[in-house]
Amino acid sequence: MENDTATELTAGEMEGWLSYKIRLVQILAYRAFEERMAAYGRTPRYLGLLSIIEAHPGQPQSRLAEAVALRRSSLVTILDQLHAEGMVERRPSENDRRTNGVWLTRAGLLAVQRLREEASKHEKQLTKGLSGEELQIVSNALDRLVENLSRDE
Amino acid sequence: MENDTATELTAGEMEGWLSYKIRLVQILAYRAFEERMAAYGRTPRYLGLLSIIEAHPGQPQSRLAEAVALRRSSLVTILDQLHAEGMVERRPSENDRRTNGVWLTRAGLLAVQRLREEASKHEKQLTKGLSGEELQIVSNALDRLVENLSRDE
DNA sequence: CTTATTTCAGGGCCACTGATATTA
DNA sequence: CTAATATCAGTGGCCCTGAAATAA
Repeated sequence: MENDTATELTAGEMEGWLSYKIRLVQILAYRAFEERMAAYGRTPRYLGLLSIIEAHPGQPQSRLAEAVALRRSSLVTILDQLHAEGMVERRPSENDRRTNGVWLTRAGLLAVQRLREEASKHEKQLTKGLSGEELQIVSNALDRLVENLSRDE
Repeated sequence: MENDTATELTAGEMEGWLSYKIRLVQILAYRAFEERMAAYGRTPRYLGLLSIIEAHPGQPQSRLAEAVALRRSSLVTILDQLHAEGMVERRPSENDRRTNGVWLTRAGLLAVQRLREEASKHEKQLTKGLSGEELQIVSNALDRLVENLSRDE
């Protein structure tokens, strides 16, 4: 407490927690990423989704929704946007006429490659100054955290 | 690609990136936290803010907004909510009649302590299985990431 | 007069729920 | 008839911008 004038306001013991730091990094990283991507419109937000479509073309919307942990209904709007920007195509499936397969257009493919390139620079900037060994430990630890969060309900 | 039936849909090389993993952990951790906190209403979201107020009572809204990286105008609504829930008080400052000092009520103090207790369990579950040494390395690395994100514009 | 603090009105984005049409 | 897929209308949360009122 003391005299807080011109002091940074801190949150006490919590600041040492991993959950706190991870959230902080995520917020800062997201902002830096958005800034770097400002020229690319609203697409960068969906780099993850676009990469999934690139790696698994023709999947139905329901599976894509599952892959990005969104409701099917939420994905509709997103795909509408990506379609309006010419990134993505829906083609009705032949075997099951309820479903649309989703594909990247040529423009979508180029976009996702360019985005990933830029994101890779972001990644390099982010991890600057960490040794390969440190990176490995952090990476494994993060995997462990994901496990901890997934397994016990 | 191959036959994707019953396969998990993945995002390719990006999945090895720290930026990707951190985002994933953050999303999962936030959900787990929300679930754990379901009984506590909408307050847990503001545990960080409440902790800051606890550690630095009587600060004006503008400094609190800065501390949580929000616009002053955004903090108004949040404090309105916290006030409606009886967690927080605004008292006009004596030296500067434009500003409100913000303080925890007795209920707010109890709430933030209870919340932090619960969040601490969340932290323990999250970091389960990591050695003290690993924790230290990860913690330092995350600090480094924050630096990398803050320093170069 | 200029600057700082808070408040308020309005808007945008995002994902949700729940209902509907279509097809399996 | 029941279940699954995609869509649509409506809602709520969250934060923003820009303007107003008050005070330094």
